Amino acid sequence: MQGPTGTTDVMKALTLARGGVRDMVSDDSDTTIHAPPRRLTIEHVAAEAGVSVATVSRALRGLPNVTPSTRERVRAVADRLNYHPDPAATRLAAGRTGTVTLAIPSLFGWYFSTVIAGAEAVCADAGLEFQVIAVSTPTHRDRLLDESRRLERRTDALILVDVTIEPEQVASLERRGVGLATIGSNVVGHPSVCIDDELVGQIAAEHLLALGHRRIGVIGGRPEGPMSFDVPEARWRGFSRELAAADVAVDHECNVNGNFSLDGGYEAMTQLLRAPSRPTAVFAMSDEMAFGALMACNEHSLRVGTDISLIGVDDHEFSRVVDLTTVRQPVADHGSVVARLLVAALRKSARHAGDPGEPVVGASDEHDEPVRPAVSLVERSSTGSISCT
Amino acid sequence: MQGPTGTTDVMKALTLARGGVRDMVSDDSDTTIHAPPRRLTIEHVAAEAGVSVATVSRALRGLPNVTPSTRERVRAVADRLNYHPDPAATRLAAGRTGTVTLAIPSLFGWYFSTVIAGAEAVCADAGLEFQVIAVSTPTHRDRLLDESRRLERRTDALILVDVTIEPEQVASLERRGVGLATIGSNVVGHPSVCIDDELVGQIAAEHLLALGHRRIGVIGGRPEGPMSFDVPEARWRGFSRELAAADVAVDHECNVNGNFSLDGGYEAMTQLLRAPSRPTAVFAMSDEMAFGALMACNEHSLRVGTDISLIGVDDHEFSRVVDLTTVRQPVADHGSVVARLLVAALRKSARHAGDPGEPVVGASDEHDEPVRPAVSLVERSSTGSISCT
DNA sequence: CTGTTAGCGCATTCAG
DNA sequence: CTGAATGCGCTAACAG
Repeated sequence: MQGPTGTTDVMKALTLARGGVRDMVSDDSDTTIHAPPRRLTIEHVAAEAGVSVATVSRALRGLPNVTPSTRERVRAVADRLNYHPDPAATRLAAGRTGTVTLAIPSLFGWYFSTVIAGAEAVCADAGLEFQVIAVSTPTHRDRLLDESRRLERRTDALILVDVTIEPEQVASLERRGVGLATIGSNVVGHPSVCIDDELVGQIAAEHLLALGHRRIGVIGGRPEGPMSFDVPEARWRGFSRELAAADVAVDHECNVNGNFSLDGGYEAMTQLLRAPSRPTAVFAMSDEMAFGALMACNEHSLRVGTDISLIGVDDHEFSRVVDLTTVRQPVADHGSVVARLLVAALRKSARHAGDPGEPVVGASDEHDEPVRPAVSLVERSSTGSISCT
Repeated sequence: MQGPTGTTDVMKALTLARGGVRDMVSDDSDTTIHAPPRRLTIEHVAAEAGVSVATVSRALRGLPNVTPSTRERVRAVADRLNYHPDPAATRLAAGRTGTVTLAIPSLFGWYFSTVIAGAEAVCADAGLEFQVIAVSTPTHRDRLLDESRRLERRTDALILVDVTIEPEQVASLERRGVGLATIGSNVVGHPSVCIDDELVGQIAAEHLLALGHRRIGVIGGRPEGPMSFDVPEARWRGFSRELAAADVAVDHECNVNGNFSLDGGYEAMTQLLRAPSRPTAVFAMSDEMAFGALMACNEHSLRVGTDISLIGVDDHEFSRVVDLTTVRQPVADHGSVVARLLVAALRKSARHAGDPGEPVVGASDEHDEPVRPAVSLVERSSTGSISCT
């Protein structure tokens, strides 16, 4: 069986003999007469360590079947040579990509970038490459998910941030062994983090009711893109239920769409202020919209906290600058928490790899319930008792 | 030469014969008796189209040596089968990774996330995968850059955002054919975009001087991490030069470190307000620091724009919320502009690939001068004529 | 213009 | 515990 590979091996041997491995240790090997091999491969390490490539591979990855002394020697050589396995080759041979992909409606904005930052940090720590991809339209999302066959070769796992996913798409990912984790929605059997959005609405309502407000406007609305728009819905449910319980009239009319953006908030607030019976308080479903609302109030020379009360959601880093009362959620944790869960799941499935029958990364019983970070009221000066104007 | 590969080919043939390609078109092929081939490869497409794999490869990549009719047929088959080449295999065989990596001091904050968003969009459009990596310490940076050998296998190009790089590191990247582009600093021969920071300082000074201010504080300072700290330095140069030209005293004492963060700005402003001769105006080198300064002013019950003037840099999306005067820079463009330049450079070098002698992606004469987006003064209410208190 | 074939660098059976 | 051989899926010469 020396067939065609014979010539190859000879060439490799020559290459190794010619320049020697030493030349590759430093970056500036231009002084050598013979051009050194451009790429440092596992073979060089093997040659230098006097073992086979298989042993190097095993030693470097910490597999069990290696004598401690051998392992040490190989490690030392690899270190000295500054050898790092080519990820592309590893992917091709092993099937794993060592990459986590995060899909998110947008890369803009405090909420999203905070989530991204949290996830990136965890992945970097775990030695995983981290890719981001903006899925701003449902079409984008479907292109991403429906071609899960393509996804499978690109990434080991997918983190969905405020991106909805259909059951069939989940099944497809599972079948292909692509890990899945979500933020902002819950997929049974997979790690997910999402706050209790009804509670968010309820807390806001309680606070405003306690201050004596009865005529309350809401800035919510469905954001653009494939964002899970049950979020605003859930917040509205919690909010309106609480109002109803206090016998306060609630009509959908007072709920205007702010698109979860600064400008949207501004527009929405402007609209609310034009209404015949102007509200004495406004619940904005995100701080960013609240900031827009703030601008509108300023324009109308309304003193926020006195003439009108305003409460947001998030506890945006900027909220304390403008002294905005808000329902806080620990956004910074969202990304890191899912990422951690995901990494753990990946590690586990990596151990079971080879187990016949079950998909490598599938649904797990441990993730029946999503992680629910606590939300809490942060009182600042943008809300106050109802004035008797 | 039918050596060992003989058996392989036979197996492949069997695999193809057994399940047939049709089974792979839909995701739910569980109904088939024989398990279909798990992965759809170029061979299936070739078989189905009745051509060789080489032809498929050429056809799909738009290489010239293919008859239009053949190309169409192959394309159709690939489409129908929903075939996508395995990126790992492509990387291994072709050497290119189809990936762009962006290194940035932090993923947090408006400036950084805006830059990231801009770059991602362009890369996604160009069909390139987009990786982000936070390099928060100089050590991180060196680990990233000094192992350029490792980088080479991971990415086709690197975008450095406010990350400094040594000439040797640049040379190393060039030698390895890794593309390079920078934001916030200029590397001769590579695409880069950076504003005229001296001009920024000058504009701020001019504005405050025109309003009659003579006792001016500055919030700048060196940010943490490997961020190119010539930015604050350049702004200070432009600023102090302008003051000097107007015969206004400038001492380094009035330049306090705000770390380019909200809290840093707050601390810095607090310090400035404690000074024996309190400044009548303050130049914060970023809007975020200005926001922190704003908080400090509020705490001291100072009316910004009347009792004290405040000017920032960036035109952060929230600047209009708090009506902050600022020196605007088109941050949203930064990321997209470099990315576009980089993509163009990559395309060009891809065409020249194979040219012996020169590195695939090296320095280019076209990029001698960095792109310098225009900066401009945005007057709002946070600055005003000096009051006679 | 098209097909054949040899690797890309590593993981992984299978024999020792 | 270690080594030799095979193939992951594709690209890139090189033949035809």
